Amino acid sequence: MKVTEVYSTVATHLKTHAASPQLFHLLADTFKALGDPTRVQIVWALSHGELCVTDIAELLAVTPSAISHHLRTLRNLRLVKIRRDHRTLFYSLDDEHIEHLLEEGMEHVRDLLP
Amino acid sequence: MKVTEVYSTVATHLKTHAASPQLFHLLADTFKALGDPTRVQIVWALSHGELCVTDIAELLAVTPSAISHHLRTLRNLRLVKIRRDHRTLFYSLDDEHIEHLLEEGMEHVRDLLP
DNA sequence: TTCTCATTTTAATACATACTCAGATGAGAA
DNA sequence: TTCTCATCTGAGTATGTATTAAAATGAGAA
Repeated sequence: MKVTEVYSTVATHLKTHAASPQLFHLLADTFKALGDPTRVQIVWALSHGELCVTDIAELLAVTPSAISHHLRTLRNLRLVKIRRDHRTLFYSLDDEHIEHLLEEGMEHVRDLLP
Repeated sequence: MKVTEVYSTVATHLKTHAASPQLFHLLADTFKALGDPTRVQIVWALSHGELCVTDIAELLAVTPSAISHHLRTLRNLRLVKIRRDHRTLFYSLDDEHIEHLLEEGMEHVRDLLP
């Protein structure tokens, strides 16, 4: 039997389904979506305002096709949303949590650099 | 030439190296480290306090070897730190940014579930 | 209608990664 | 010293993923 308080606390949370596997899986997918250099730059660019696919592709020097692929995974996780104007689609961040995630991550990373 | 204010703002930030490629790469690696169901559960477990490898393995029903591999990637990105007590190594979160990241991610994910 | 163009999709390839297993450390106990 | 045990490491495998290229939508212009 394990005795530490932390162990039993975590064990209880896991057994009472307060922290379900689906939640962790979805959470991991969300972080994984931000865990790519191109995608995190897309999100960072969109934190300045809405942009269309070709503009993002031009800014990040990546083909529009690749950007479209990345935007789909971001959209599937509700990290970005779309606004249509004539033929072009303008992407923007879906809610304020995304910006906070980016800022918090940036603060952690800045402490790592020389 | 692009004309939107957002486009030129992002372009300027990119050209002035205010947002360097290395920073984005490190940021992506940090999110990628959290972008795995097992690892994000490790971090979540450690948010309740320090734990040793075998306890984490037992709690998450994963082999100690797999946990050790994951802990190394978390350690390489300074997400967790170690305290030694006799023969056992106690892992804990490295700084408060990690907990904030987890909470912010949790809030976003909770809005997605039914 | 046809043409244009922004965006999406599909398939293919190359690369990354999570896990397992077996063995190796390495520190303390006997 | 040897033994035990927590942890780590290295190789192998199987799966996942980012990118590209070419073709396909699809909405508005002509």
